[in-house]
Amino acid sequence: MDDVFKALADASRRSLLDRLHANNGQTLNELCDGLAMTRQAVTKHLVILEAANLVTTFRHGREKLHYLNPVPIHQIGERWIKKFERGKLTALGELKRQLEKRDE
Amino acid sequence: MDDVFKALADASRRSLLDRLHANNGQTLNELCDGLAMTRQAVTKHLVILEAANLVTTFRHGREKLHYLNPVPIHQIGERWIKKFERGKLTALGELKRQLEKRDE
DNA sequence: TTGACATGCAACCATTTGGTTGCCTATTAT
DNA sequence: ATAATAGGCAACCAAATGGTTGCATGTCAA
Repeated sequence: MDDVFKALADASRRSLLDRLHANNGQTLNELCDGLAMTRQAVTKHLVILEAANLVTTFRHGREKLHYLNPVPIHQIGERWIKKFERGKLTALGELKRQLEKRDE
Repeated sequence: MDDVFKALADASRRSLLDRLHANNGQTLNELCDGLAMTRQAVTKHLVILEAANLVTTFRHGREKLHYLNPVPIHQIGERWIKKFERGKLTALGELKRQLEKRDE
């Protein structure tokens, strides 16, 4: 889980996921296209995305095709984000009330 | 948005959010309690969480109370995670088919 | 078979990050 | 008034991060 959060922390990596979302199954060079980064930099990002299981690759001859794996993102939504949506927590208006309570 | 992702990338910070989720409105020292970290380290994390608007603070005398703000997390769920859930993308079984298509 | 193309590997670099220690300031309780 | 308590500030440090360049390898096409 930590891997996924770490992988998502970088804007370049999120943009790579976006690109795959728009057009799944691209090669390294296709993914590099138009980016202000070396191919090697992109490779490093993809390695991290693969390690976090956010991207799966298939070798096809001399090409490496990259596919988005939405499962980990979905899991973060389910296991983590939902937790903070439930409960609604303290509405801002209620905070003041809690503050006053501290004086009693 | 990047601030939020960056803030969530660290496990210590996520655990601070967890603690606030379990018990909202804690002071710095309360939050430090039981953690294998200096108070100053915790302060730094809280600064980052505040900057990302994930935590709001209120001064109450010499105490600083920390409150969780679930809005940015909710936004990530809405604006980002949902995007990757929709579309279902390519099921693994379909990938092979795409691979073959490359040969045509 | 030989050159071009797609990718891999490794060393190196600057900056950011997560943490520390030491000291200072403000508020509260005795 | 004074000591204890809650927190803030700043310098410093090691390790991780995001990037580079240079070269090597595997695969395809002419």
